[in-house]
Amino acid sequence: MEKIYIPKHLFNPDKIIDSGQVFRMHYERISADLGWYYAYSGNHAVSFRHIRDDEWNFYTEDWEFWRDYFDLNTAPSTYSEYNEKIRKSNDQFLINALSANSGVRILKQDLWECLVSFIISQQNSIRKIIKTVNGLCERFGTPRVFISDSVGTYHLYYMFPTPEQIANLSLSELQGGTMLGYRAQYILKLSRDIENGKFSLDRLTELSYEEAISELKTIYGVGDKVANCVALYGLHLMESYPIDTWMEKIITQDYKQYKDTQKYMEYINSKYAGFQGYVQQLQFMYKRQIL
DNA sequence: TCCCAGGCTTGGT
DNA sequence: ACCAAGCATGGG
Repeated sequence: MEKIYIPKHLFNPDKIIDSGQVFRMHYERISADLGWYYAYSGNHAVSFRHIRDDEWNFYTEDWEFWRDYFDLNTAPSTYSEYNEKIRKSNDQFLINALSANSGVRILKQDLWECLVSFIISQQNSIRKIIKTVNGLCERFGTPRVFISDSVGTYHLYYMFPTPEQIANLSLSELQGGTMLGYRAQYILKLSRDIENGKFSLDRLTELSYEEAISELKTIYGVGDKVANCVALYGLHLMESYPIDTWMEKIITQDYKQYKDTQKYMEYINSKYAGFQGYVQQLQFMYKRQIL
């Protein structure tokens, strides 16, 4: 068991679950004030719960992974500084977005799972993305157990299918009953390219933001939006700023003064340099909340 | 029945 | 360089 101490305004799992950046994390409520959080990423699993005030208990075999996953190696003061800059920004939409969503953090997910998940996310709804990603794990991933509490309970989960496990399927096997639709061919080709060495996931982790985006966009089925999501949630390149349909609505409805996307991005990149991804995350969540 | 969903590829100007 | 059509599939 691992104990950490961090206030809810700097770490709020409920907000993270609602953030749209993750599709295999959920809360299991037991009673009014008792419940467990579960999260899975790649072949890793964790359960954790809020004890009191700032205290949290985590159960996992891979604490190193999960501490990094929840961005807990980043000093708490870092998010405090982001929030302070936002509150002093004169950007009322963003300030409102922050007060509605304090405690959300930018995760560092398993890169392979993140890449496949956001290929699935295109032209799709978050509810269906969650069903599809979890369905892929149950159908093609390897089952495993981990000890999920202090009395040694074994908890079953499915690891995310590896590139090898997917590469060995036919297109119809991968497409059948998975709700992947036309995205199945993207995922199959990528799995096979990784298996035969034509594409390297490891190399991605050594690249700058610009290099990572252009490398990701060489993947069949990955464009600017998915590349930015993977750069942000898989590579933790905080200058990433994914623009999807919600962000387009924000730009035209809530930031009209910037006329076009390019002028708007100049504003974002200059005012929030180094944490654009966090700003985007808050805006994205808030726009969906006020609908 | 029509429209949309954390878009991308393709083929036309 | 820009633009529209087509794309699988489930849900409103």
